Amino acid sequence: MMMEMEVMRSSQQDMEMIDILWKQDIDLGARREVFDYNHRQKEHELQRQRELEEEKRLHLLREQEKALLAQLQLDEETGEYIPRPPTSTPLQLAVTPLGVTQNVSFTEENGDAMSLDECLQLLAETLEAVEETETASVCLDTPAVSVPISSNMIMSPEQPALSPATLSPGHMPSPQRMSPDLEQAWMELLSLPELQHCLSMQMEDTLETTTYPLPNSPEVQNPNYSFYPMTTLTDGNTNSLNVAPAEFINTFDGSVPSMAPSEDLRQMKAKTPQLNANFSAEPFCDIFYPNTMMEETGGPHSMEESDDTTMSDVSNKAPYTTMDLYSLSPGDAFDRGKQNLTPDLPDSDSGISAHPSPNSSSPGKSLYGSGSYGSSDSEMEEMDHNPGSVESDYSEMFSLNFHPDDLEQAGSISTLTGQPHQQEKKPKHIKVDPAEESGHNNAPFTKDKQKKRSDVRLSRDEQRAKALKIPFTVDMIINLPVDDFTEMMSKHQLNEAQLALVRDIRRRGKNKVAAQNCRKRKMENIVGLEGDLDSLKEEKARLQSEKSKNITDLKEMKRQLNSLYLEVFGMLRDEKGNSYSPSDYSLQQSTDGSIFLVPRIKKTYNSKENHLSSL
DNA sequence: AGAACGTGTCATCTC
DNA sequence: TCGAGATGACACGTT
Repeated sequence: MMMEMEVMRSSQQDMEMIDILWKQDIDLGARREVFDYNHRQKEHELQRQRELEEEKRLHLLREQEKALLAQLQLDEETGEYIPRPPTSTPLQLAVTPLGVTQNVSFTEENGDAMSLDECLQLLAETLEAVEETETASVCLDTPAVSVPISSNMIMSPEQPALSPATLSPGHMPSPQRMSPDLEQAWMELLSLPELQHCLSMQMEDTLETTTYPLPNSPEVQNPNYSFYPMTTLTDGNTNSLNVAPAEFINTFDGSVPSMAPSEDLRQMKAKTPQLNANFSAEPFCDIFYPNTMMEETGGPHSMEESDDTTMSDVSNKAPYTTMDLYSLSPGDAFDRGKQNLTPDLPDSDSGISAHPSPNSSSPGKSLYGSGSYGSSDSEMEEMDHNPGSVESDYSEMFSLNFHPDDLEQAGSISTLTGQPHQQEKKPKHIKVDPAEESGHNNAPFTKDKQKKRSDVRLSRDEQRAKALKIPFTVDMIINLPVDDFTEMMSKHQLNEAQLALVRDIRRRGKNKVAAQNCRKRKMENIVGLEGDLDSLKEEKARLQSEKSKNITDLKEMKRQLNSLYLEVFGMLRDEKGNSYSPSDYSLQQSTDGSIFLVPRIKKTYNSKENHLSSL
């Protein structure tokens, strides 16, 4: 308990500290993206933590599964698994799975008011109370404590169903069933969002994990059997462990009057298999949290937001809505409450509140919220105008890249925007990320570097354009074809500065794309040249090896020629039958193929001629 | 702290 | 002549 409180307090302090620091940085002109990296790291850690917890939970579920199977024994006659004679009270069995997963949930959420043990104790007391009353009111033939609860929930055909009154939303432990203190404790317990959250998760968990198919059920061969809880819920042989989820269903059924199609429950209990789908965990999430579950079940992101933002004093409130999140934007970060009080102030941050048009409700806010969280120092220095007014006005014009007003003003633009191919012409230069346009499901800080840089540039040009009150979006200025662009320009009377800025924006935008293409080409050229280099190196190696081979062959041929020469030379004899000395004579071949014996020692040309002719 | 890298921008050239 | 594209050079932020 103390640990949990401590953790929660420190977590809250962290949040406050982060908030304060952020505000200070905003005062200094720092963009929200400054925190991007840390935020991503934090997100990553949270993600890892969630994965670990999920792993742990799955492990526990497997343990429970094993434990449950251990409690089933095989009926040798029918081949079915039937529950072993109870070795522990059903109450303990019912509570155990809750305890396991709830423990995880509580450590995750820093449950505040009541500890897990207290909650479990309270549940146990409640279950006992319910047990006592129901064993008295419901006629059951099974003795022992284990049956009454489970029989109510599991509904074997021959067993009478509970009366509608018992199953109705009023089934919550009533004063006549429990002491006022206990009821008070129940109300306190149920008012805890952490417990509600845990119980909603527990509902899903227990529905999945404590309902095991029996061998005679068709799902027994299905490895995914655990996803079909109703199959076993309606099975008369279900182990008493199934009490837990069902009992919670009944117990909490009454806590939220508007929910829970009690008819569904009755039908469930009446064993209508087609209602299995209705008994998925999701409806129960809706049931227990009609206001908040839609967001909480929206995905990890929304969960994370709620975890991060609704920790302490706002724990009973719904998680931040989209508007709440945008109220964190710098424009009103200085005074969040102010926006709520004066939502229509023109100077209040952005067209978010000042222009409650459908278009300004989501995508524009997204873009603005992510792309223009304040400005960097350099950007602010560039601005000649009051940053505050610029920012607020800016959102009016550029939070939505294609504002209807703009479209109406520029008649051609409405037709242009209706031509998607023009946007597809340059897909690489889409300024507004589709995710952003769709309302920015992701946190604004989880953008990659390229995205951030693009936003910086975009923001700078947008702010410039805003400062000069240019009635087009930067996107349009850059991406429109020349004809459409000129047509658009011709329909507005822009002064010289505006025209220059528009031209600059267009030039920069075009040039940015050109630079990207240029670098891409350059890289491709480099890669191609590297390939050429490799092939040339291979060619060089091949030629070198061929050369060396040729040299070897040439040497061999020379050697053979030399031996042949010596052989021929050795066969030559003069008139006296003496051999010629190789040092004095050599054999030479003329062009016509005739062979001459040429004296090596240089003599007179005539004597040489005579000698040769004598051959 | 500084190198390496990526990206945006400007100046200039070419088409 | 103007506009768009290509590209070298530089600045700046990030890793």
